[in-house]
Amino acid sequence: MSEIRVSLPDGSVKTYPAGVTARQVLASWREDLVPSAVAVRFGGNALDLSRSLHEDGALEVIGIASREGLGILRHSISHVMAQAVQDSFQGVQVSIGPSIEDGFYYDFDYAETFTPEDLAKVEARMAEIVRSDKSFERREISREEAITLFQKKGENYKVELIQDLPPDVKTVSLYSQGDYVDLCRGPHIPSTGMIGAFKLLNVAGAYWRGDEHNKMLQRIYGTGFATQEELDEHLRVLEEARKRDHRRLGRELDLFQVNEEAGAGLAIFHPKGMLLRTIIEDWERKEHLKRGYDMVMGPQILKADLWRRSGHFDHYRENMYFTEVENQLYGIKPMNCLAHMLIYKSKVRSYRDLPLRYFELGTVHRHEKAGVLHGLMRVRQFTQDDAHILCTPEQLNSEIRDIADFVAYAMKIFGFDYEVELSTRPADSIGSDADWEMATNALEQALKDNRMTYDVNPGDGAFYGPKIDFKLKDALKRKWQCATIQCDFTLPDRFDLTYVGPDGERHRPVMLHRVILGAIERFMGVLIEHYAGAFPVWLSPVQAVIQTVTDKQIPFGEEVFRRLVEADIRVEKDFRNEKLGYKVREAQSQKIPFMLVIGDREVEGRKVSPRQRDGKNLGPMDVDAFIGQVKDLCARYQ
RNA sequence: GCCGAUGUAGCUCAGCUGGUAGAGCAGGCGAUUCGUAAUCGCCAGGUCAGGAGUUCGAAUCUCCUCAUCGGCUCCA
Repeated sequence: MSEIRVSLPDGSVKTYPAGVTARQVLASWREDLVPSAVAVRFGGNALDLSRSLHEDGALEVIGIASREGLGILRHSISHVMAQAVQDSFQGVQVSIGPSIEDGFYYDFDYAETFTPEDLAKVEARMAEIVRSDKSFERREISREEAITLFQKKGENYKVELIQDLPPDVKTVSLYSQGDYVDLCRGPHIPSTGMIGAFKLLNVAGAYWRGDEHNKMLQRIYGTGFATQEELDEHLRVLEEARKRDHRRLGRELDLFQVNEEAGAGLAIFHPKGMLLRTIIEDWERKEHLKRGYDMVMGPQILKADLWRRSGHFDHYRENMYFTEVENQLYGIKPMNCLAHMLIYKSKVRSYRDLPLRYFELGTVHRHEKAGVLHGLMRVRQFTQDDAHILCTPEQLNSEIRDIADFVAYAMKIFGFDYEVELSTRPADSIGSDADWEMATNALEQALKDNRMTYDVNPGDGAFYGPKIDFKLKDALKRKWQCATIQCDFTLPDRFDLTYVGPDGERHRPVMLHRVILGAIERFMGVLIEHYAGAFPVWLSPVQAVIQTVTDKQIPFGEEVFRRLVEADIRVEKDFRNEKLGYKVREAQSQKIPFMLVIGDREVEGRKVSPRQRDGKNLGPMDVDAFIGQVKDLCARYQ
């Protein structure tokens, strides 16, 4: 009988008879790890504990607490859910059911609609399956057998999946728990009893294979954990996210509204929201001027011919609004680049003029599909902190690097982490292969020169060029697309932009489109959720509120108010005839950074006693001392 | 755009199988002058998203439109 050599995580190497199961190996090494092991990694592949090993290799344990182990657990729960759904309802076809970031889903084809009550029923059946502790059994059968099997079961989606496998795949694996069988690559947890806690969350539509031309299936989302405590914690985070929802805070803090009567996807900024926005925009203008950008502004509508010339008419028309003026078709701008092209073309440019950096807080309109609109995050009118940089090919690298630095600085100022992605040529695009390659290389090289880590997103570029996307991460670890740098060799060509080089000849400049915060609306939405409405002092629409204890202190309150206003502090007064506790509570729920309580003691000493948003009382101090503190807190941002 | 759910006072929500709309908070008025997360009383407030239909009668049933929510597809 042949033997195999297995190296274990502690570095030791042991010999086993060929065909030994992963569980046996694990048990012989660390018996105590077996109960919490969901699978192993052997020779680079994740395998079930029940799998037999036939060759030498290194074995790692995949514990239920690890990220990978949790994914396997959730994938197994999705199988249990599929079984429960088929046990509970007649005529349901299954399709696919993977684990995802925070849980799992399974897509079903079913004539009826699943209701929340149905989910409760499914959960109950799932609990039974978990209690019965059925083991997951794996077996391999030929592709033909599998097709016959699933055809017999009426599982047309599974049949399609198998038929679409590459021709060299001869066998497929099946997993069963009890009498339920599913096509699956695996691995799975040893048995259903290992499922500690799960919950089905919601039902949603999803196209078969993610293609909008295909049938819409019903997707049931759920999540699961090794323990109930972890599930509870996860549900608590979901609740926290709900409380931070910018749509809710936008109303509670009186920042903005989206009004049905005005139109879907159109944000209306209230005074405090507009103040916040203005603070952000002022910061932008200052930072751009500092970095050698010129502020410009283009019109809201431009003739359709210009959009034809730029390629937008052919590639972006369904997202654009048009209007007719005196028999002329005009396109409402969905991007800001066109006017910037015309500014460049307004005179002959020398290589000495380059780079030219045109910056515009440009308001654009895009006809987004009704179903994608979402508070401030996805709207139909928004303002980008947009710039177009025209430079020589030689300057491209340093321009991209400067922008990446600018983004890094902005993210630090606003308190975000971020990830970087490089997106390459999409199917529907314009321009030559050579240009695309050059542009993609330029972006990639700059990322490397700046020593930034990044992922590649194939086919995700804009129609006119590749791009670098910066995905910002908020306090709840959710990612948002904000900054982007897009390389464009096409538009300068289409508009015949030139500059005179040192050789006296005309040359074609290259262009970068870029945004730093992206859309101001979305960025504000992200900011609101990131800070849960409790903005840092420099961003707070109201930085301090003055609260009198009784009417007696109003005259001094007015004096303090005047002094703060003169010192450019954004201050409100609350001199209402209410108890102090009431005023404090209200200011607290408005998340105002400082409350200045004024009672007899303060009037007497001509002082203020600031109470911070976190409840900490700073004790009595002179008004100037308080002004100084606020100024210090804002200093690095102004 | 697609699938599903939802739409009642400024906000959060009650309103059973069709029988003339209710609470808390917010708002107004009055009382209270009070020290760090809710003082008390009174008052006002709704074409039940909009439209059409069924019915003696519709917030409630049906259809259409709009909007919102959860996803999918798309995206700053």
